[in-house]
Amino acid sequence: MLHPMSDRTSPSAREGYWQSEWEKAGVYSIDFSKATKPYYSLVMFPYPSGDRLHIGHWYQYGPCDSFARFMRMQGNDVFAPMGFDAFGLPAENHAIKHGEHPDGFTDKNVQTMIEQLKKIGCMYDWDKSVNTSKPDYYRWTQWLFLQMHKNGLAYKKLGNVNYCTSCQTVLANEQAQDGVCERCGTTVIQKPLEQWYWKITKYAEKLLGNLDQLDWPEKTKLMQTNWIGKSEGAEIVFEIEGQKESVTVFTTRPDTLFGATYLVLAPEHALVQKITAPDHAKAVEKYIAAAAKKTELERKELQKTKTGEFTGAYALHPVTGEQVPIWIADYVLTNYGTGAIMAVPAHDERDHDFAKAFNLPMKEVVKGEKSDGAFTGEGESINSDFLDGLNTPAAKKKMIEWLVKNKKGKGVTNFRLRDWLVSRQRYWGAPIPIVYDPEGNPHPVPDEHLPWTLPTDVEFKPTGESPLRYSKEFQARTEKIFGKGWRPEYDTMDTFVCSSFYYLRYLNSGQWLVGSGQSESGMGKLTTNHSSLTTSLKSEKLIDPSIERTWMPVSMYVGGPEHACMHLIYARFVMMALKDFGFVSHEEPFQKLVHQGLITNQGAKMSKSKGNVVSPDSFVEKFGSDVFRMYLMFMGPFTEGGDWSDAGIMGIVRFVDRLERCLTEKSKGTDSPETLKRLHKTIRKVSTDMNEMKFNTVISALMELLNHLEKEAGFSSETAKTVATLLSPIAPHLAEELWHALGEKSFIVLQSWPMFDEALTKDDTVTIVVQVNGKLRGEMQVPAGISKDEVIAQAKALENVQKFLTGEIKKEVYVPGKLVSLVVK
RNA sequence: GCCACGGUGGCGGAAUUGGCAGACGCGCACGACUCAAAAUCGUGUACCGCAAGGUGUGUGGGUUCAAUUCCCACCCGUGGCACCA
Repeated sequence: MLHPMSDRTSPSAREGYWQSEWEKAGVYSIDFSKATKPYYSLVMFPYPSGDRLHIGHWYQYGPCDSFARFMRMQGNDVFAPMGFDAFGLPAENHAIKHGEHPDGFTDKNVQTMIEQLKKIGCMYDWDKSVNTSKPDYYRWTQWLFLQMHKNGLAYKKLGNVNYCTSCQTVLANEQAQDGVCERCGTTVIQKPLEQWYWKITKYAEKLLGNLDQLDWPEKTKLMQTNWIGKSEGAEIVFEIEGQKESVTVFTTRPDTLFGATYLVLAPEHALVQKITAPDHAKAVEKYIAAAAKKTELERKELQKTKTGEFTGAYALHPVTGEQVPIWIADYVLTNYGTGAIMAVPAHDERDHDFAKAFNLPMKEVVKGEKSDGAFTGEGESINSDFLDGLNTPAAKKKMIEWLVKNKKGKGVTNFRLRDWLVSRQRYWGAPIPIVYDPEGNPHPVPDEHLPWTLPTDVEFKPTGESPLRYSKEFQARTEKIFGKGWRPEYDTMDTFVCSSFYYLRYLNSGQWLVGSGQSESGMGKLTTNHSSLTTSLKSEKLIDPSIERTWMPVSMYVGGPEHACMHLIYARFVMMALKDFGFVSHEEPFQKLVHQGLITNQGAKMSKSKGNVVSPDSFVEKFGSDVFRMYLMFMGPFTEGGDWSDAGIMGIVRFVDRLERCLTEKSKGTDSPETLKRLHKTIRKVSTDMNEMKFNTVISALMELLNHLEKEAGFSSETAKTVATLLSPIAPHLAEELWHALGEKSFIVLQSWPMFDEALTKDDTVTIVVQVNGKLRGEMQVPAGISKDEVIAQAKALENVQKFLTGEIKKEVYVPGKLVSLVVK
């Protein structure tokens, strides 16, 4: 009941009151083992930046919470956690600038963020939070690395990597799209470095194949499909004339082999040096040097004009034995297929352009129409010896059979997906649990030494090397455990590794924080001492298998679409790997995925650097979090976002005031039949729309009901309570207030969702509109079960309809309950 | 260039097995209350027309008794991909 001393005059004071009441009663804590209908509602966890929460946070968390509350009221055991993706560059950049250690800085930010998050009033179970920068979390990040290593999925390789000169670190392919750093926009350069990779390519087929079973936006699935980039074709071996070497090319069109008039190797291809004729060496070298100097971006900008150089060498056509000149050109990529192609200028646009530029011969081998350029479609094979007359699929098949039989090639599948580069030359991340013996061979750090803690005696200067290289403690620790001359791996892991499995760590009993000197209120009072960990922590598992079986996969996952080819693909890969290692029972982590829309400011993305970020604080202070949340939901469809404007917020303020007045003042009467009908129709509408996350129409349906109730003399308190219950997911504090004002003593947030009575939603009369020749001419009320003949007779009798029935009636259409359409000559 | 999605009043948006276009809200106008203003309440509000009526969901065609909804062509916007052989 009401606390007499509590100040509930302002919306924020009132909301604070209910938040503390809910917390005291522990209404949001969940016991994993007791749940009978588990529903895992997850929202992508934030980076704790230290700034105030922005509209984007509210837009994401508010509606998700409303949905979770709805699922809970429908009888599900809903688990809705919140945590922090706390490793990453901003904290380290802050350290570089201000000398403040990232750990303390991050803790402070997490603390303020929790306070702000609590003001939204979400049903987060704070006892089960995670913070990826804490040793009791990142020991699992490291454990995962060791599992990958043990199972042959982690390997070290020297290679050209994407390197950002501003962030002074390497980037994964996914983070270096368009040739610029995903984080800072600096042009990415290629740099040869020894780095750790995870073999995500091993799961390419499964990552692709499983997409069918997922309830994800089609667009996102398509983006992943393209990113994985499966293509089926053949590898074909070309002998090189006068040499022992041969070149293997990859093609998706083995059926066009007879049209191959030259070969092209990537400038970086290993064979180039060996095969180049002496009189071409100088030009070839010059071309290679020029190509190496081009950045990704330049290569893409110049893609219209083809460049290349003849090596002076010739290959032999595998079937005809004819001479085929070998060129190099940067339109052939070194890291796709075999880094070499057979050029079929008559049937490939790029080869066509190249052949035209360098005056190379073309040979048509597929019948098809194309006046200018190449015919790239499928068709009947011609000029192709044993393939003549076959259609493309049959010709491909026959050619592959021929290649296999003659040992000149085979059918292969290629993927665009690259292995995941997980090394980062940064401090603020999980240290890679690897040590090197005096000979430089890598060895995994045994499990019992996890967490392999991040040393604190470091300087924060961007040097292009990990700051861990200069930690005396780190070196001493390694030598103490492993022996003289051993050294630790200095790199840390990509933060996407941390977020690839966090949904599993939330599902721990809640006991895991106890005993590590950490707090009862979740992340609130976490220790900043990285080496203080009790041994009790070391015996537990990543996740309890029975909890994983019942609670995974995540039922509803909400986050931005920008993660389509990063987090959302890494997490899937990690889950698949963990299943193969035997730690989890499911292959896919997220059964259903929804992307919230983006809130812009005057059409532009809000960002700190542009200085156009709108803060929710003043609105929340003035009108309360419920009003702000509802306003965001009322703006339009959740998945579409929209441009920010505060112009309409008074509409929600008025709605809330009117509703409160109406329910408290008029609920001492009885329900009219019309009220009952509208109430039950509203329950139905709100239920379906909540289920589809159509929050904007949920609110308008409640507004319509209110408009009706205000016109009535009175209604029952039962009806008032039902309305409050319908409101509860989208305005939990206000609904709680109303519930208690209506005399209830329990919590509305724990109530069941109202059922509607189908019989009560039926209308006994319906409005029928009458059209003559497709134009609206009249309307009438008729009993619901009326027959076709009767309706049409009545329709014809309408005065305004008669006026237009000037000729012979050619057609009469009746759509039951909707309209009559008459056609006259 | 390719792929996907979208284009509805002054504004945000509703409506899809084809069946009253513009729900709900903002804004605006007028009215009530007030000395006055704000707040609140009431009425109206797609466009043209005094009206009857006509027009109208990016543009142009088509199918249909009936099209925002289906088909064809195009224009514009947003997102993604972009030498992947």
